[in-house]
Amino acid sequence: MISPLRGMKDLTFDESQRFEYIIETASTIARRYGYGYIETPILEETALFKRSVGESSDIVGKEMYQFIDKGENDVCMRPEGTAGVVRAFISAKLDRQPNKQKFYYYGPMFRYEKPQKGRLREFHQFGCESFGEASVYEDFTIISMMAQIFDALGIKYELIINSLGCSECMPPYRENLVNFLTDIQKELCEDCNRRIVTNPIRVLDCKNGKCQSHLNLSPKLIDNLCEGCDDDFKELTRMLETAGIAYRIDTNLVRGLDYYNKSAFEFVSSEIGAQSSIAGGGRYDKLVEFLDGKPTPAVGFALGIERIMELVKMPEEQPEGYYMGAMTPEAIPTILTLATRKRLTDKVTIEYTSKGFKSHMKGVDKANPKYAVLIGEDELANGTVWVKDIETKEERVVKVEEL
RNA sequence: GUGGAUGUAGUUCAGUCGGUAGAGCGACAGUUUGUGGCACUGUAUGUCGCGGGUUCGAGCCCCGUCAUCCACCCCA
Repeated sequence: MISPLRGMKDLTFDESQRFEYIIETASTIARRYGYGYIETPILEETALFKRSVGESSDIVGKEMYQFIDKGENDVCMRPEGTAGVVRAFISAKLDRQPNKQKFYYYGPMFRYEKPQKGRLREFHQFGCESFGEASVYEDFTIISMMAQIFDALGIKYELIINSLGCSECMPPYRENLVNFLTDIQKELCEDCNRRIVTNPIRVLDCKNGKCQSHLNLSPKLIDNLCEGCDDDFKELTRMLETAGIAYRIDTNLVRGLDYYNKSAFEFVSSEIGAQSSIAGGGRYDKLVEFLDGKPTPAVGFALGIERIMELVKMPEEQPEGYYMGAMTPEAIPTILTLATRKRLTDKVTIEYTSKGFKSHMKGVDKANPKYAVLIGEDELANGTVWVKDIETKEERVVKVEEL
């Protein structure tokens, strides 16, 4: 027997239904906000991810499904969705159009990690990317859209926000932070010592308790934002408050991907184990030009479908369509042609083996149809079918053509 | 990459001191042959993860291996 690869899963029945429901709900809401569907390749040139996600990140550093294809191209299976969408945006020369562009996408992502609860090697994300809108109101709109999606799915969440500053206020802060960290270097863990050089901002995010205890006094970016960033962040919090969206500011919230600036946000759930982050996003104003496009501000987010799968409250299933069966073998062809006709408009469950009434009714219970349709010897002789409305329990015998 | 736990029927699990497997759920059939869901009765199903070792004898003990789960880490 061949099993699926490590960290990859088949979805069937209840799970695949939940999956579809999440996509449908999120897509419907995204369309209301003016987003159009975009589909981009799963395989991309490795350089795309190195330049966008960043070589210092674990994702690019050690988790990519990277290989040389038969044409000797260095390629990767996408570990996240934003890079590909930005690349597509630039490839289509949309960065030279004056209008704003908004895209939503969903599909599989691949990261070669050790699997555990909420962490798979092939997982699925739903995401949105908004290009050309620099206003902080777009950041707010995206966050409220995410909140709306989670509300629609019946998922409880906590929203965490932070500002990562911009190219004006981040560099001086960064220098400031490096100085601070260098002073307390001896107290920090091995990883953090490496991060001081590679990505000092991430030290703030270290899960090591000893490190955290020394970081209390670290300079906070939130206190060192430039005027523009500060105003925007304050406006964002004001808007969230008026909208009644609860949030918590976490000055240590650092998104794991290098391309973010200004607003960063994350939705977390306390009900799904250690991998508690269910969606994340933020602004990435420099990424388009970084990937050789015309400078274009952008904001986006992605949500992890598997992470919220068990949290989703599914609507109750309604009885639908017909169950058809025969109690005499000669009636099976009649049932079949009837089913074919009905399937033009309705769901039909059909049983090909002729069997007793009771057996069929058990099949009816399983199929959960609106109507049960059976043909026995009498009906076959008269050219009729027996129909029962399962909800009202009302029974009728009608001509085959009249059904 | 590091650490811990677990692999027995479709599924959830039990299996004592080592004596070649059992329950619940589900499935299927039946309870006077055409009125279901409930109940009752009955039936079927196993490479005991895989490979080796110890033993008269291994689901159980030992070694290895693979997989799953959980945590660290990372992140959606």
